[in-house]
Amino acid sequence: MRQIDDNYSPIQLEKDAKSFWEKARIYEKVKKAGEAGKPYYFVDGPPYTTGSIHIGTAWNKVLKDTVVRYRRMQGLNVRDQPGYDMHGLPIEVKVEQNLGIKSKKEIETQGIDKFVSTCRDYAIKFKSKMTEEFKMLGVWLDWENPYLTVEPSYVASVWWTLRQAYDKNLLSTDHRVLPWCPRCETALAEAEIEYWDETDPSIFVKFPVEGEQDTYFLVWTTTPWTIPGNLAAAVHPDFTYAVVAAKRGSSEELLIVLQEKVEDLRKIAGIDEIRIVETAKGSELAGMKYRHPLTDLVPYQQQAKGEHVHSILTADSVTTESTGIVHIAPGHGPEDFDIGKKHGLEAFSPVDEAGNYTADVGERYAGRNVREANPVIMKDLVEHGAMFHEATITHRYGHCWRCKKPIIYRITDQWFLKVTAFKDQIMAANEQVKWFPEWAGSNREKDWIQNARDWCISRQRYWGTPLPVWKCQCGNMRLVASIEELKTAKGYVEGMDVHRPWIDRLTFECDKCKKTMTRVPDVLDVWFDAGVCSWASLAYPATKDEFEKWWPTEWITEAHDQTRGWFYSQLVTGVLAFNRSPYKSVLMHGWALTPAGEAMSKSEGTAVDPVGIVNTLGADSLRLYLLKAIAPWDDLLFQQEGVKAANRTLNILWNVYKFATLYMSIDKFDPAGVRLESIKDDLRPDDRWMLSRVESLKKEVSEAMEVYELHRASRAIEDFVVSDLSRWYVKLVRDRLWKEGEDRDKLAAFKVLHESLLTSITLLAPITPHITEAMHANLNNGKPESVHMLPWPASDAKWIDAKLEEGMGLVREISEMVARVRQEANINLRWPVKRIVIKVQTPEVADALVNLKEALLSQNNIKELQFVPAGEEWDEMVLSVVPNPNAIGKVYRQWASKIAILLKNRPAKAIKAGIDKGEYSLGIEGQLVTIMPNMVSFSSTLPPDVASADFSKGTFYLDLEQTAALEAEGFSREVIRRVQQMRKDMKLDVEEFVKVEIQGGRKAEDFLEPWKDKISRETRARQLQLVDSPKGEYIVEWSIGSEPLVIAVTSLKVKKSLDTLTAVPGITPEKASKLVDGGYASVDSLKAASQEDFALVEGISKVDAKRIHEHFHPQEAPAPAPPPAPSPTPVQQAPAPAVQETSAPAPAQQPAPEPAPVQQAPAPTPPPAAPAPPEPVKVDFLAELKGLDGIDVPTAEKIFAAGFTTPELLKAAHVDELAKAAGISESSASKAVEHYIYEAPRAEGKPKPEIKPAPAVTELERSFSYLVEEEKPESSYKLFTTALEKGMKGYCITRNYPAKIRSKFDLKDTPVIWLSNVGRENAIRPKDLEKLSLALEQFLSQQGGGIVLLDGLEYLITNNNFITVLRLIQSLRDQVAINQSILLMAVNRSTLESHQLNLLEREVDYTITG
RNA sequence: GGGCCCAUAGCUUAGCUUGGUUGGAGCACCCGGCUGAUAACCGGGAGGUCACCGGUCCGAAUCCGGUUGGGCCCA
Repeated sequence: MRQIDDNYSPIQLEKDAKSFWEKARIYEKVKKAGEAGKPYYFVDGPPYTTGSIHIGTAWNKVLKDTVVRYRRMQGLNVRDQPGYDMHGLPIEVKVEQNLGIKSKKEIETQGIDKFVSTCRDYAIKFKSKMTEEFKMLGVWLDWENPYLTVEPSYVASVWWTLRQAYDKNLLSTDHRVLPWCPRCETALAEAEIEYWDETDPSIFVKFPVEGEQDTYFLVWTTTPWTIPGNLAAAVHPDFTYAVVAAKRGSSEELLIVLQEKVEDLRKIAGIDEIRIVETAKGSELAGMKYRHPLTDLVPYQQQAKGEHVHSILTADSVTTESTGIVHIAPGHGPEDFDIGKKHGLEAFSPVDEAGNYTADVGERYAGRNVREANPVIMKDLVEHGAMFHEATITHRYGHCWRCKKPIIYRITDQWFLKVTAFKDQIMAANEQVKWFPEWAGSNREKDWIQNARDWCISRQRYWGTPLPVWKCQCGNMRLVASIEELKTAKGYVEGMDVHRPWIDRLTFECDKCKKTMTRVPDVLDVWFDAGVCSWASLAYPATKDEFEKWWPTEWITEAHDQTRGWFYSQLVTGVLAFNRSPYKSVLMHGWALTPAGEAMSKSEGTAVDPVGIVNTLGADSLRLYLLKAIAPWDDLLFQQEGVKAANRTLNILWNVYKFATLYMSIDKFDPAGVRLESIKDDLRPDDRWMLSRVESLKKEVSEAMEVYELHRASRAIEDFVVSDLSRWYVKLVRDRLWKEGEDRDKLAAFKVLHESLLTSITLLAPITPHITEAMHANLNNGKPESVHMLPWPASDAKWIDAKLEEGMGLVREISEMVARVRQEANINLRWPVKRIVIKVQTPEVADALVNLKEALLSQNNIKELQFVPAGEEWDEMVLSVVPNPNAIGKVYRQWASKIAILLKNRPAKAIKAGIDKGEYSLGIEGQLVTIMPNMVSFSSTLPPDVASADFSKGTFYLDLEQTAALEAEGFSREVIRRVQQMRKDMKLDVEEFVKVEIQGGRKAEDFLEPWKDKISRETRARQLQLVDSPKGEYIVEWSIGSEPLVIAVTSLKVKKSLDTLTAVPGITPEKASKLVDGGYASVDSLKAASQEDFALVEGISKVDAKRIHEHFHPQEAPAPAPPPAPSPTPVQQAPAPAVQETSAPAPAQQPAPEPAPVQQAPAPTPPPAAPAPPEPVKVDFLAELKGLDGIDVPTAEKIFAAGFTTPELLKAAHVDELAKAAGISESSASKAVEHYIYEAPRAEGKPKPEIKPAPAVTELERSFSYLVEEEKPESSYKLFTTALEKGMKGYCITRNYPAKIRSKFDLKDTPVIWLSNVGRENAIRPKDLEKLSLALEQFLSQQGGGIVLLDGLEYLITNNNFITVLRLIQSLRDQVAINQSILLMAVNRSTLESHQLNLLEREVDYTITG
């Protein structure tokens, strides 16, 4: 197992994982391995190929991918073909936009072939683009073989299905009123209509009652353009209508309306006086006649004949809305059509495809667009005295879901699937489907099916599956059901495109009259295409084997809008063709909405680009977030913050892994070589607890996955990793792993740790496929080749121990409270505490805790554990007697006060013992007095130095008394910590040995003496001395409490030698250490020594010695060349002090950065701008502040109250000033300012600089600033050293240990400033930006300028805040420009927010990507 | 207007099936701590009218009815 040094950097990791999959053909292998399993048919709901993917699409595919991967791990043979819906209006509309085409006519004049070809190209282009994007998400579907709805085999399956309908007499042509898009000039299915608010006229029209004077039916409509088509009016038979006399000014008229609306009428129309003359039931009005108000303008209205023309009809569908009298235009509404049909009214529909009136309507309106004719008709109504009242209304109105234009209803001939004829079968089929969640099927889908109407499947368009129908003049019809059949057509050319317009040219000879049959030009609704995908993708019926093997689909998942879409179209076509649902189970998922809960919209800029997220935080983080954030069936309010949180979780997992591999690799732990069974007896309770958790987790996750509750599954894993593994188990085992030498106890910990990690990554593999792959490769030594080849783990109940889990829960609960008590008492965890006494509620609690005693004590640094049995009090509680003077006084009068004093001085315990028996006797002045229970009471208090707290199953007492021994131990731990800190500052390898010298006061020496061994062991100090003046490579003055302490640490540099030695077979780390101690501390000395020399070292056998020698002197190898001269790196070599106290340059004429382009030219007199009232603006800004991300309401109010009342003021604010003035934290202040700098980019500011690829810049130009974006600062150092070689003076600021950097990049005498909190000469504290900027200023102002490399921006940002650092960079950049110098800044993209990166990029002249 | 779903801290959410001590987390905020997993992590604090109204019940975030608001689907 390899030791992992890298931090979790998802971008690189995921790139590597993907290239591994590709190179090793992992996907193919995993699939192949599954072939033996039971078939599991998954089918992908095909997305339209109309653009890039959005978060919703990403979520959809991640759900699919996760489940598919899970099923594979279960050993199923999963068919995972993705699909694309490439036909249809969605694409036609896009292509029309691209080509600038506005109407069908233009398409036809430019050529259908050209249009269709463009559609195809467009669809293919986006198919490829979307595929790439899905791959970036780590989605494993069979991308090489997607099903495409445009392919001939697919088209043939569609035709075959249609043929089934035809043969079953479920396909018909009909003359009906349908939703119609006047822009696209086609009929629309119900599923293709979107509703949203539209403002329309709302008019009340007077229909004069035949044979009466000034009497009218009052009819209400929002579509004036349908009035010319009016043929009747309808009332509800049961409603009560009123004839009212309405007086406006001097005129009075009689109106017939719904009685309950009379009052409303008065209000809306400004009627002066209104009274009800009489009332009547709707049914009584039936049969009354009226005169059409526009008879003279619409000739048809004069000719219209029929019993019910222009008469009052009754209909139950009439509502109490408005006047309760509905105008009926049978040609303009489906319900009107039905009513008209019932009453023998003609469906007069004088509107053409483009939504213009035809000549039938009469000269007045012919040729006008119907919606645009509204005002004309309204005017005519007014002029005809027929307009009672006009207003506008905002109501939900249908729109074409592709071009977004309002729909109209008109009558046309269309092809229908007679869904209503087999609705019962569809309902029955739906009942066989298992829906997740259950109500999606039993309520939603069911409801939709119940309301379903016949499905109009024909479209008058171009890019779609052609309707395979040929017709003859004689009425004969032919429905082609396969490509084979099509081949018999006249004009068929082998391999021809079966789309329009080519297919239009094919003809058949009529088998009845021998004339030529020609194709009906319509294409099919795309929903029909998608509906048949489960067999069309199997090329059924052209080939049958595949179908028999797979069909029907086991599981599908799509969003809830597919209730009317794909869920439905599949059900209908499935029942049509096979009389069953094509899918067995469905997961209905939600929609991704904006954080405000609105639908994401690209045009409004509220859509989130998943690719951008993948590129900054990684696909795994996005996937984990999408799955864990919410139950799949709820809507997701997408928050980028959530993705970051997921990223943090993965980082924790990675850190546990890093931690584990560190020790496992040192000890060469081989997980495969240790079976759990074989170390069973070495397991501590801690380990058994962890194993129990592992098995419980497997169970929990499997159960959740099985019912597609992916949120529960992922949350359970996350909780396990973060809470159980990272926060607890790792803490428990840390000391065991740190121990040197072989040890079964350590082995047990390794095994359990490994098992926990392994389980985590196995369960996570379907969710986060990349990070788990990377970890698997190392943890399992690449066996099997990929984590995705592992079987799904079964839970082994024998390891589950609920009691133990409960007990550990208590330990953790108590530990938390101990931490709290320590905090209150100001005793940190390094200082041991004498004992804890736990009073338990039940004996079981004590049993549970005593088993976990070690964990409890070690985790809390407590020396001893004691219990107080259930039901008893702790006997060390200090009991005190409280005399009751009243009761005593009554009996003993003058002695009362004396008795009280005596009682207080006696041992309270003895008194209590007596009282408990009934009484207590006391001698006073030779008399014996008896104290009765009513004379005293007792109280118990905590002994000194004891704190207590209650936990859920009892109370504990923490004895905080310090003794010299405890203090010494605490002190030693403080020293250990400091040495460790120094080792880390020096970037020493964990295995490296050191020499430590310490100087402290008398007390320190006394304290440390007994702990020397422990300190040496913990810090890997081969020598540890208490001296007067410590010397060494790295010296730091510390103080512990009030004790000053100087520590010097020197690296012994034997790591290399150790590594070399342990590479020799048979040489354990222990033996290697012995050799090093025996003088072989360098590789050179190893090479120089003989076999015999080695054998002299204690603990080294002759065999070992031989092996070592052979290792360095392979027999057949020629004498090794003399080793290159060892380069003794002068480590402590202090660079020239960065800050010189002399010759500071005169700061007097510092040129102002970026001279402000203020024009003082004689400007034309400004237009007299009306001064805006300031108040509302301010208030708006406060509201805006409150709405900012990361700013809570009180903070916003504080900022505002502090006087930052405009965006400009805030933008210009200094973060620290703002923080101080407003009394808020710096990070809040930074966020506020950041927002405004970012949100309001200076209009006059520089455009975003050019981004150059890495190797292109070899020559840096003076006076320029560069930002180098790379994961590790390598290119930047390369650029830096190149400049140095050319003789430039350099100045390097880094977060890394300077000596390391200096030798790694061979920086010679270039000053290296260390960003560190260690107080050293050439170090600058990361918070001390002033010192940093001063140092840089001095360097830059030197003669000739130079090059500055700033490596550690992220560190500066985390220690200060972004805006402050940005301002520093701005000033640096300006100075660089003035002083002919160069500024290089290295930054790791993934550590910054994208807008922060933008801001940085904006400040520099060039951005280089490394 | 109808069907379905949703409403819990500033934000995202758990708990609701089966009513029961003090409604849990995460983020953000404030204070503190830890330090060989560490640009990580931990503890504490503050923050809740469980949308609203009514009902059932000894007891309601939870069950029932209604209202309001949001999402999806329809009319």
